[in-house]
Amino acid sequence: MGTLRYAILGLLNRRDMSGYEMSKEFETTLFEFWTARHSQIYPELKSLTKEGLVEYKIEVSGTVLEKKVYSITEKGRDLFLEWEQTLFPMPASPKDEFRLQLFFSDCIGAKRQLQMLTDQLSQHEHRLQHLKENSKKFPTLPPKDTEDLTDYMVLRGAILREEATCTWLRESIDLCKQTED
Amino acid sequence: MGTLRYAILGLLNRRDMSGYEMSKEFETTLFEFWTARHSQIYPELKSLTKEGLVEYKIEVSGTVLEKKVYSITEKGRDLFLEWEQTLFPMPASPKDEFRLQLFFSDCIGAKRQLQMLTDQLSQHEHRLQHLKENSKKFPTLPPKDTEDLTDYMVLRGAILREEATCTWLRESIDLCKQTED
DNA sequence: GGCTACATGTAAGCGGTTACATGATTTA
DNA sequence: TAAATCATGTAACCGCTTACATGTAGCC
Repeated sequence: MGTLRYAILGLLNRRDMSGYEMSKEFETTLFEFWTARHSQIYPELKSLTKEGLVEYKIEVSGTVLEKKVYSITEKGRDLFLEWEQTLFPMPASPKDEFRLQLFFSDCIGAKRQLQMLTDQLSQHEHRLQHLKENSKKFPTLPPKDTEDLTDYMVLRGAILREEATCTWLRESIDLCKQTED
Repeated sequence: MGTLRYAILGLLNRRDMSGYEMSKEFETTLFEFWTARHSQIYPELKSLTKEGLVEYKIEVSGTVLEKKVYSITEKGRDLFLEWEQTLFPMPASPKDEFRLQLFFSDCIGAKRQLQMLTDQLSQHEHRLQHLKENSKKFPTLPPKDTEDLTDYMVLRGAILREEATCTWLRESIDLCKQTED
């Protein structure tokens, strides 16, 4: 697939930045749908440079410390825009250790099942609360064709996903509590 | 993590089976939350055998063809039940190439955005329809502490997830259609 | 006889994580 | 002056996919 390169090109298409700044972006802005550590970013930047898709100039902070500030090239932008317009087949369901555990959990009894489910629920509720805090940054609907709008859309996606998970967990809790017939 | 071994132990805790049968289970029953190819399963079974967590006896179909029918050992069951009762931290959001693409899509214009969104929507709607077909196998709520109930719970999880995705995509489509102000 | 399903394995390579490694700059 | 942050890299390893490799059994 090689998606990481497009994530990097996408960031550089918005603004020039260093590898270090990119790693911060992956930890914060992109966290909901893509992540990458610096140990993956630096080698990728190296190969993108080699292919002429990005270039960099060195900036010196202080007296010695060198920073490589990357920018996207014409060729890089072309490749990025091509990817940006391709239609993808929907991905396979993500692996989920908790669902796997739940699937086999008939052998441990309803009481234990409830413990696991309530634990997961509280974690997802906290996550949802956090996402809703973030959405306060958008008091009004961002206008069409802006970065703000796409930011808002992916945030809404994360919120709806967490809400669905919480709904599912509560429903499952009720199912485990049902009285025998 | 090493989750694959627990998926295999979980299957063998339900019933004895061959590696080939397991790969079919991963393709069908477990598909919504875990998958594994035979190229991963056979080596794992080898190492589980070495560790004494599973064992096998050879069955002959026809005249020559040998089939290894695996069963879980006492030691394997102990390890499985321990895993089955551990509380997991909620997983990081799964990587999602489409959301990444959407996040950067302000540069391609609302028309193209709409094409991508409607394409994804139709795919997820089909998937949802398929899952709802499957749920017809449960005309009545399965009773507590049964395999049927856990089967039902993970199926409900898949359905609620797809419904949330469809809701999100429709909402995003509306956002892209908004008139300028 | 030919096709599909049954059945078991190995090897190369990719994407990703964790850990190793080094050093400068800023802030408390 | 000590700690946190900035800044860039490499190496070992793991989980997984794709492809290679081989052969049998059942069915039309």
